[in-house]
Amino acid sequence: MGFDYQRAVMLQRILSERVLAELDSFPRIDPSRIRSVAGVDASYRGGVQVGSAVFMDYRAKMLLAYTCLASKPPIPYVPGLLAFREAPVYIKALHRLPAKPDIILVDGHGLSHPRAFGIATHIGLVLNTPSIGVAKKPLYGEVEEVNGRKLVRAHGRIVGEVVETSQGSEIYVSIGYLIRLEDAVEVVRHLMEPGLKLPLPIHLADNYSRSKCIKELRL
DNA sequence: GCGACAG
DNA sequence: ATCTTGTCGC
Repeated sequence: MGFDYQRAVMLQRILSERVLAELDSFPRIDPSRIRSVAGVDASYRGGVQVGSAVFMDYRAKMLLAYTCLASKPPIPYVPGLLAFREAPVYIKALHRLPAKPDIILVDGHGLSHPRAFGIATHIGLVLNTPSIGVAKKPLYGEVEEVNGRKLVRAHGRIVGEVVETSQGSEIYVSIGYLIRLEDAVEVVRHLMEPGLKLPLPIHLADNYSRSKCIKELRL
């Protein structure tokens, strides 16, 4: 019933090496070509996790579909290894969507992680899809102010940015996979709503996994 | 040894 | 993340 911490850490190191090598060649994204976006989140009830994914029209910011499923958490929560606990259920939920999203927003960090392999990066790599990490609290990296922007430096690169919410609080946006920081921040800003701390897709995924899905799954 | 530590 | 009532404040 245990899991191999050292192996998990080793895997993150090996895979992050590949990602960091590709980092500078991640393509720029033309915002006018983004059609859809997905958001994922999870909640827990009685030792069972409920993962949900929402699928939205990017420009209209309209909900097109959502999925959710209950599952037994593979491992307990361990800081730095969140992906080994939550990525599997997210990936299953994403596969149940009617179409593959152009970009995936994940509740957590991407490259602003101790080994440059947070859950957003993990999911992006597995699905070979552009992904963005959006976290409510900092995890790793130093914040430096540049031209009034709070950039996050980790592993010698600028991998994230602290973005202010309409309510004055802050969220931590980071590169997941196959996307540049400037584009990631633009996407997140586009999807933020007045009064909401998190961008719409993650906010909705959070809501569904905590309320509607739990009822539908009779938990 | 001590404190920190996404969700 | 989750366990949890009333209460302070806009």
